[in-house]
Amino acid sequence: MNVVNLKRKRFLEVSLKLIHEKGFKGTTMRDIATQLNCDVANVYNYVDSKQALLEEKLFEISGAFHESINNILISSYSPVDKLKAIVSFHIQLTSRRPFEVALLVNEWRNLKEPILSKFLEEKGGYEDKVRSIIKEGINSGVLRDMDLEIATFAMLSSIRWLHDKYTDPAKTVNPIELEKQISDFILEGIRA
Amino acid sequence: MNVVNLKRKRFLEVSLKLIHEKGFKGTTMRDIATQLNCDVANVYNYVDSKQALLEEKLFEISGAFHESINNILISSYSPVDKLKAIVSFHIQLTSRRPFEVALLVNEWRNLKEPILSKFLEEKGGYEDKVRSIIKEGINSGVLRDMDLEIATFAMLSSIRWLHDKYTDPAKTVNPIELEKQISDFILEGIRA
DNA sequence: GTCTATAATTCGATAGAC
DNA sequence: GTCTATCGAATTATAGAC
Repeated sequence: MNVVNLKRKRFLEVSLKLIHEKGFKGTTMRDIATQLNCDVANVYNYVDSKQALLEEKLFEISGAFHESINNILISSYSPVDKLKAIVSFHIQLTSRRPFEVALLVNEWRNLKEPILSKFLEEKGGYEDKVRSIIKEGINSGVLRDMDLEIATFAMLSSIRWLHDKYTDPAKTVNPIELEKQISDFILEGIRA
Repeated sequence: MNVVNLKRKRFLEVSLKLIHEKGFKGTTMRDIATQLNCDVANVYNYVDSKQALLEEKLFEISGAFHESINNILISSYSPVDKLKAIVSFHIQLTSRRPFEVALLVNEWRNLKEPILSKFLEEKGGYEDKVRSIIKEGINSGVLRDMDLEIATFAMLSSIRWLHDKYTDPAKTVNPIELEKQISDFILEGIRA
């Protein structure tokens, strides 16, 4: 990797960390420049605009989630194993790219039309895919006959906040152990 | 209620709805004025500053959560019934004041020091109380012997996003049914 | 790539007349 | 309470010299 890309990589790291701390609107190009020890104008060497930065990183990490769930959907896994696999790659992506996942969860509201609509459509599509797996499980009897909508909602909520465990170095958890604990929570609950 | 308070009530409704849609930083005093069909200057009849609005509503709804969980803590309920009661009042507060709950979940990052630290301390205290109930349940054997930290985290995640179901009129769910579904999810999971 | 300087806009908040 | 007018500060982004 050449010097230019190393500098851009550092720019992205600093930007994502600042956005996580102060929010997208609360992070100024000056904040980023200060962290990079350079002037505001230099930031535009790495990105066309603040909005372009948001769109680039957000759809990049979003694409990684979609790619993973698509591979699971076309697999021959059982519904339960599909759900386990979803938990697994959520934790993997989140542990490896916590600040990008945090961006995806926290900052999509800052997208502007028509890109916002495009994102919401993709987001809905992702939820539809999870719903279809749970529906399959309920229909075949391996999952309880609970409200499909709430089951999907609860399942996704249980894994949507994992980035909190990885954006803070003090909280870091072993991904393998976390995967087992979260899968057990979703499948078996907490009652003994 | 006199005319002044009716107008302030409408101001608060409009403000909270706009903040939910566009975020705190993304909502301008001019946006609020436009929705109220008045000028920017009039907005300051109802609140001293934008920051004061955030602090007032955020600590108000936060206080409601703390009051509820404190009542549960000192009750003679079993650990499982305490957790059920937590789910219950989360859903009640969320269904009755969805935009205030959304503010609490989404916008606390916009608080400024030293108030931010005060909030984070209270937030940590709330999580500690939930953790203590789960610990009691694990120790007495009524809950599975899972990682205490992850159990607390997963439990809270499962109820933290309920406001999504009530800020959108199209999604509204029967609170009583939702309460049973969420409690079952947390206690028993989704496996048949 | 880096800097200085600045354009163009937007925002929170206030003053003061009615 | 409502309005007009405006201040002062902050922000994104660009122009142009080095």
